[in-house]
Amino acid sequence: MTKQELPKAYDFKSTEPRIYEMWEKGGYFKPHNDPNKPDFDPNVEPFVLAIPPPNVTGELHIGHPMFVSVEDLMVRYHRMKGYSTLWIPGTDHAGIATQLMVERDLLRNEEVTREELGRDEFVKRTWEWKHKYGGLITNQIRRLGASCDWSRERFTLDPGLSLAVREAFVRLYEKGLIYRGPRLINWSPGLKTAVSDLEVEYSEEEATLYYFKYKLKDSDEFIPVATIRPETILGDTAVAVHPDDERYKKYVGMSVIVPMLNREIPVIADEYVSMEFGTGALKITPGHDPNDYAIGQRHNLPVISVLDTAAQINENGGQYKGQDRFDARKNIWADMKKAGLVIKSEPYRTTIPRSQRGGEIVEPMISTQWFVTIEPLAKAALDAVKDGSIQIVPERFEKTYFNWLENIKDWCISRQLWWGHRIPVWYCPDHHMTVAREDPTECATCGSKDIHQDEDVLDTWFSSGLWPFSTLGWPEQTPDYKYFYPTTYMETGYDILFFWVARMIMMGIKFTGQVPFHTVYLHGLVRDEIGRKISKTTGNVIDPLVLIDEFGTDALRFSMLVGSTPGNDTNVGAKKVEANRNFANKLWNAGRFVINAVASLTPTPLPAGEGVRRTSEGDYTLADSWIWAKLQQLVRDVERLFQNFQYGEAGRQMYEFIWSDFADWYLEIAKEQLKNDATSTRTAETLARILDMSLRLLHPLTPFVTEEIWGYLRRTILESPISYLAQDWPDALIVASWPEQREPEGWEESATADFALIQEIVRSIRNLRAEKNVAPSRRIAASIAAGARVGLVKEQSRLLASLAGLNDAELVITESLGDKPIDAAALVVGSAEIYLPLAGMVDLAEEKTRLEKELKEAQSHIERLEKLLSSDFANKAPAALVQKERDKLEGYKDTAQKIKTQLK
RNA sequence: GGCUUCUUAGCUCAGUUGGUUAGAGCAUUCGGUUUACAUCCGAAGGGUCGUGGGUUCGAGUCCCUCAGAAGCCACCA
Repeated sequence: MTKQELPKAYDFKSTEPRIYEMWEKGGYFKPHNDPNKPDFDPNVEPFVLAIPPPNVTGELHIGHPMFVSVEDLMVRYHRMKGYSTLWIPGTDHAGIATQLMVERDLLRNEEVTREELGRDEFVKRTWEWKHKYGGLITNQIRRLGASCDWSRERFTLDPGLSLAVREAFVRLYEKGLIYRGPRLINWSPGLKTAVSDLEVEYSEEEATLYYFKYKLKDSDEFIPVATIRPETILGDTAVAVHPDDERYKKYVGMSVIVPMLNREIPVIADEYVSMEFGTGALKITPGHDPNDYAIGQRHNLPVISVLDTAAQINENGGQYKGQDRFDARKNIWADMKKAGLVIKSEPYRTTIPRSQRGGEIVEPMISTQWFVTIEPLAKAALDAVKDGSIQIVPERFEKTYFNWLENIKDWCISRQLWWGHRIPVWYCPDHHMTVAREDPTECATCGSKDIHQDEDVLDTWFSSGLWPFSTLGWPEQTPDYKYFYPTTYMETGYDILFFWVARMIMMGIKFTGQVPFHTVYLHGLVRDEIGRKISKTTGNVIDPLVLIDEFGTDALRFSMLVGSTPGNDTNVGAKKVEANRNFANKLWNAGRFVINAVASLTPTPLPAGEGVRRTSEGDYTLADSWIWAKLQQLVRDVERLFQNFQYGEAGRQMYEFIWSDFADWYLEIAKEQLKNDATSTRTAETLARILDMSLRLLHPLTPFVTEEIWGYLRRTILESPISYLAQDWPDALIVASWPEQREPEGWEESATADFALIQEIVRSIRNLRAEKNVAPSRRIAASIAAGARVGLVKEQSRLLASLAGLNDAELVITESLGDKPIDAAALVVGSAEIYLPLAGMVDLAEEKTRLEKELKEAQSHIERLEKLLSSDFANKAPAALVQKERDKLEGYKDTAQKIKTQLK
């Protein structure tokens, strides 16, 4: 290994694909304990994660790096800890999204609609599309470094998963938890399908409120009514007023005439109507409004649908038949105006229901659909979180989850689409239903051979709800299912807590009798650099591939993790990713330095020498002990933070350790120590060990660069005099063992404290040099009176000299100083006095001012601490803490004293 | 209307068993070609932690009030 082989800047472009291929080919993504193999050990604990399956036709967007970063971290961490780790990948057929995409494509390229193609041909074309583009997203997931077991990849329309869907449907049907019937549902006229409540989004918009007259039969009197949708007048079957409303009480039981259609409908009384709002009278359209539907049920009102599936007026709309809903609205209003039925219209702000997918206005309509009776399932799902079987992180989402499940309504699961799992129900001419696990050939009731399958497909989320177990082979009791189920974590965005997570929990409990996972970790959404929601209309779409090309996958992943907390949105922009690219490069170069140091080692004995300390580990310098202590602390902190899902904070601490402690301080010191025969071997060894451990800690966050450096490090060590270090390391970092935390030992604390003093002295000398404009290259003389720490400072004199730019020969270290040097700048660091004889550069007046300022500062601390120590703090706070403050006070008193003498 | 989150340096954000003088990146100022790294190094300036109260020896951190921003859920025509 020579230095020339490693480029100065980390070349992520060529490294990432090569490393990924090495991992995948090496079989590292597979669980090491496979239940399908003869040497399987059922006692090894598995760690299992099912990927939130991306849309099969989708392309990478900024949400993908988010979940991959978090999940791959979880997976790599547990793999390194020795769990038999499985991350199941796969894709979702994404009914509406995919069908729309293919439809658009067909229209653009072949100018045919799906209706023209016919169902079978269209489904065939969609499969072709899937085969052509389905690999795109999974390859992009690979680029993100995801260490999933691709040999277990699944697709929601796979035979196995389709079988699971059918089994689930049939079981629910058999238990009476699935029913079919006409209900008021949300209809998307553009997509021509029903959608569930969750798929409707409400936006506040400017609309018009129309006031008009509902004339009483055979009278000139009228009841004023207001509506936002005049076209629904055609479907009115009553006018409702509050039973106590003095204005309208007298009309209850009488009839009014529907404008334009001249139908006769009753005036009814219902408590639902608010007397204060609008005109106090409400038109009732049970066919096109959920509240009206409920009122209609109470009063046995007929239900009239006036819209067809394209939201055009149907035959119930008289002369308006065939008109689009919005045209009909205008026309009816114009006609009513002519007829003298109009009172007024005014602008009105209200919430409009729109389709989550198409964005068009959704119409409540009566339609025959399939539903899941959700309440019993919801109850069990509620209990699972309440009794702690499932933990949600962050915890606050439990409240949201409870709130949703406690108010849940039956789930409309049928969709009038072609791409998806077709409902496994067959009808004969006598309308008998046959619900079967296998395609029947005859009606189960009457034996008729003339049967046809339900045209509808299931909501995509129905199959997604089975994902954690359908991917493992359920309903078969496969070895995978038995060993890997239930899964360990479910990691996804909080935006699909209801859509997906809640449904997985409900269905998991229902079908497997177990919770599908023990922990739900919800990440936040990715926003742009200044915190705006990412959207095409805002034009702030971030293409992750562009960021990866420019800064590398590791940089992007690190950006997703650091600076964010569970459940909170994260801002990501090029600036942040660039900064983290710099970090990867920093790590790379620190790695180069260490590798080079190890490669340059020649076998030498380890003589004791100046600056060498004795510890239980052998002969190490203060700096060696210090960086080792820092690393031990980092290992403990990272472990604690990972256990608490605080990945961002863990990453930040690693960054700080690598950059500030390891690179800025230890590497600079190592340069000196490597020159010294007495310390060179131990230094190289320490460098190697610290780097190794750092790479292990960092690997779950930035897998590529750490794997690359580690490979070089390992090979270099094995060829060096310190080859014993890497003797039991595996072939690849991805399967290296996770650093074990050790109990803190006494030497750690003393090394940390001692080194902190050296750092402070160095910093204050550097500071003064900068202030006095002393050329960085100029080595200056110094006298240090170190008081009680004289032993330490003397021991570290060479270190001090090299770090602070002092001239070794002119560095005098004593316990105390008899005479204050003349013409010298003075510094006080704790109990140490430092004099820098900067002839000609020292302005006495300036010096005085500076020292006075420092004295004042020290005195304010003394004042603060004395106050603190004379308060209840001394009695009530932990003794160790009080002692710490006392020591500090003594330190400041000492400092103040020293400054005072200098000022004389 | 119900629930939730956020408000910390010029900007974007960390700061989770309450405990030194509250941190980072970017930006700014000064100085540096110290052969790991200019994707860098050294130094500096910059914060009454939204407001008001409470608990506590001690609060950015826990509780309450108010103000502003955002989100989710449910919505009166």
